[in-house]
Amino acid sequence: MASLGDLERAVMERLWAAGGPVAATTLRDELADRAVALTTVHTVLTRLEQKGFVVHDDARPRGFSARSSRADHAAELMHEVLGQAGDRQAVLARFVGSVNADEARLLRELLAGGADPADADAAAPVR
Amino acid sequence: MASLGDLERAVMERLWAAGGPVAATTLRDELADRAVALTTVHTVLTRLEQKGFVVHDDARPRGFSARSSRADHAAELMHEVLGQAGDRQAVLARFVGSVNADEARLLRELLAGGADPADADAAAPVR
DNA sequence: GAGTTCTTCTACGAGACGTAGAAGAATGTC
DNA sequence: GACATTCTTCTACGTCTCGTAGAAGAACTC
Repeated sequence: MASLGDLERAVMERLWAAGGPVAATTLRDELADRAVALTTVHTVLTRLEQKGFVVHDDARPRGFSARSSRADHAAELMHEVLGQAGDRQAVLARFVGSVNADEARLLRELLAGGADPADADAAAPVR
Repeated sequence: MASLGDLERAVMERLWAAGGPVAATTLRDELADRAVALTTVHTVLTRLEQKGFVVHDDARPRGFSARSSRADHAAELMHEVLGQAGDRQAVLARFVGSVNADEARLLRELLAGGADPADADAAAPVR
């Protein structure tokens, strides 16, 4: 479902990098390498908003911000893939079968600690 | 990157379900609900082949088959998402933080057993 | 209130994807 | 071997998404 275009992704990247609301002009400046017009940025922001990835406040130079963090977004995407994939267990097996050693260790730690699903949020602190 | 259209996905689904090579006519019949022409199926298969998801043999009614299993494909996608996501650890934390209890248990088992990365390939053989 | 800045509306071109006809190639059949 | 049937390839078109942005209207600044 939620696949982003190049520019859309670039914009999301900036929004994720900036913790808070960002003005369209700022985004345009940060995307100087692509030399996009301000209206282009607005169009993209509007589309991202329609897709549910972005929200904006009512301040006068509108402040646009990402709806969820980059990590949350990625984790959500991973769950989506997992969900669409029929045999979830088989997918998980393949998945952990090909993570690197460091990540395997991290996963073990994460799973060892708060194994209770209720701890899910607590187990995923942003750093 | 690898996002599939509706029909493309439907075709892949059949190819994954059938273990081995499938003829285009068979696929068309299996997709009877969509009432697609045989040439449409061929076009889609050709595109899927260009994308690297499908291969065909040289038998006369060509046999088309998925390049990797459904589970492998999904696991690959998950890795792709993880890779594009900046802070891999944060993503993994979010991810395991929101799997259900059964899956958490499964993951623990998988990680406890052959945690050696050297086993990764053995654990995820393609085909 | 006049100029500047921001926002919204509208539009267009490229590429992906669903769709399939037409024509050529291979196979089967008598 | 000639004809009918089936399969494959080539080509094309409509729609939707996405990058792109002009024009016009709204708001803000002095």
